Amino acid sequence: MGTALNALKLLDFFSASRPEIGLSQLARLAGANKATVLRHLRSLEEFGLIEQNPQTRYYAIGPAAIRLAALREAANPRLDAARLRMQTAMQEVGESLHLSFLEKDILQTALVVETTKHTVRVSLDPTEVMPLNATASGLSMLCYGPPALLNQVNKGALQDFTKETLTDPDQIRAQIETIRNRGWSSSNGSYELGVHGFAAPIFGIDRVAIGTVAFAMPENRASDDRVPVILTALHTLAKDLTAIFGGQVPEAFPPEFHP
Amino acid sequence: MGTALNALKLLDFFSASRPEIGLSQLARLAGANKATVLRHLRSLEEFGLIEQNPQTRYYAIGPAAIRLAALREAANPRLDAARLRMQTAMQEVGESLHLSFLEKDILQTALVVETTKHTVRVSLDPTEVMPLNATASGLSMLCYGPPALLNQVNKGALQDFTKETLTDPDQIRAQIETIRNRGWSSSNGSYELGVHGFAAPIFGIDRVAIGTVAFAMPENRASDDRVPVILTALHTLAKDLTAIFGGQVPEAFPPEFHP
DNA sequence: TTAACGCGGTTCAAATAATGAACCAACTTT
DNA sequence: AAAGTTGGTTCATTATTTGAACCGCGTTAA
Repeated sequence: MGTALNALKLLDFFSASRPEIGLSQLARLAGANKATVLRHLRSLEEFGLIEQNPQTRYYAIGPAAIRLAALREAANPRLDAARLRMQTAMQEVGESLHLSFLEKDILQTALVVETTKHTVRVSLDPTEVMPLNATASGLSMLCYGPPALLNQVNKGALQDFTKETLTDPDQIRAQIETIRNRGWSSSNGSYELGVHGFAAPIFGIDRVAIGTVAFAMPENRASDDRVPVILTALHTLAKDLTAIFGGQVPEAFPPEFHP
Repeated sequence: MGTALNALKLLDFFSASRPEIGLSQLARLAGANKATVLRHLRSLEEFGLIEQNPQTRYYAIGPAAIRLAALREAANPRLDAARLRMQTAMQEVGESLHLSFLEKDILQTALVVETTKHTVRVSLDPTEVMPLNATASGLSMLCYGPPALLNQVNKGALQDFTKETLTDPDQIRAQIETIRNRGWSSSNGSYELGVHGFAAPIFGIDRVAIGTVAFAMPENRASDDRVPVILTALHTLAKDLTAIFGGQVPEAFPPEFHP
């Protein structure tokens, strides 16, 4: 129910790895009739959210996406402020970091600031979705975000990325408990081997996490002597970003991060 | 005809100057029933293209816009290449420049590169739409873009911005003829007083302009001795951008720009 | 204090628009 | 040349969208 929504959902089949889709293929992916898909594509195309390559006749995301994104940013320059704050944090710590927000029930990367201090760096696709069970950000969100997120864990539909990935619901719940005491979360190779992450929540007005901010680095640079520096930077960063996005840190949240 | 399209069209009522809209106001703007508008907004909200401020209950463009824009950029990094090319042009000439594309029948700014060489600079809103009759870019597009654009001129629905703005269809058509001989267009205070612009077309595969690139500067820096530098930079820039966007320059296009 | 008005949001019969099986024509592959 | 693609079209059937009236709430005016 909701023709407009069904049309929009077609856009979700496009991804960085599948940027162009043909009519029949899209109909197959969406499990819908070709005629229906075609009409939806035409509507989206008329608005500019879809464009068709006249040579290949394949469809792709259109220019209106850029226009709308610019509009949102113009209306709401919080992301710019966040970028600036994250850049100073990057200067302090010397590692890449990324900011993610909860959209519906997925954690979507919104901003990536790459380190300029090291040539070996973690390079993140800004299009990427953070799996809740396999990243420091995801665990942080499970701990401080809407409780309903835990249903995904309980249902056990957790994807496996590396041999380190947490997929056992009990293990994850245990992990969440330690995070609740510490305030910060970490992951070591659970999404990508050799990558170490440290994350903290960003809270909304209702003191529920709306997003996360995380440092990501090659594991050899996550040595014990670096961790305190990372954690203190992460703590003030999380507080500042919470403020930028108009949120409030819960009373119970640790006033400092300790290893 | 096209529920999805009608829903999407609601997004067009949002702008940099009107970033938030209430339900009743939007219904009024769209000339539609409140119930209809509400259901459309709900669909857009579920997809994430709209979000509602829970305090004020106003609606605004949602986070999915960012996601889709990132997707398009990931699939199609031509804009990045264009940005780089424009940055070198900015270094050469020392003035701000902007890139616009024709979307349907409006000329939409896609990229702005501001000069780092002067503290007095023309600062352009990247959300802005270039009026066809009042900017160098617009005139260039009228000259080299789809002939159907001239209908807007002939209909005479041309907005007036300053005392220099061209609104007489005959004057505009004359101006277009001189542009066709020179290849480049200019404007002096016709959109904003004191701002001088120089524009050239970017062509598509069918040798029809799909966009424009333009330098914009305070009029005192558009002195006669600077114009040749600007024009030669503009010419190679237009050629290069045409190549980046996969287009072809028409045979008849001037091989050089002269004052 | 009351009345009028605006707001966001809901309801349900009536009207309209979406749907999908079958079909084309043009290409590729077998 | 036959079988399977592809993108796209058609039209009777179907199901969704539509909008006038309505609700409850908060603000403003009398």
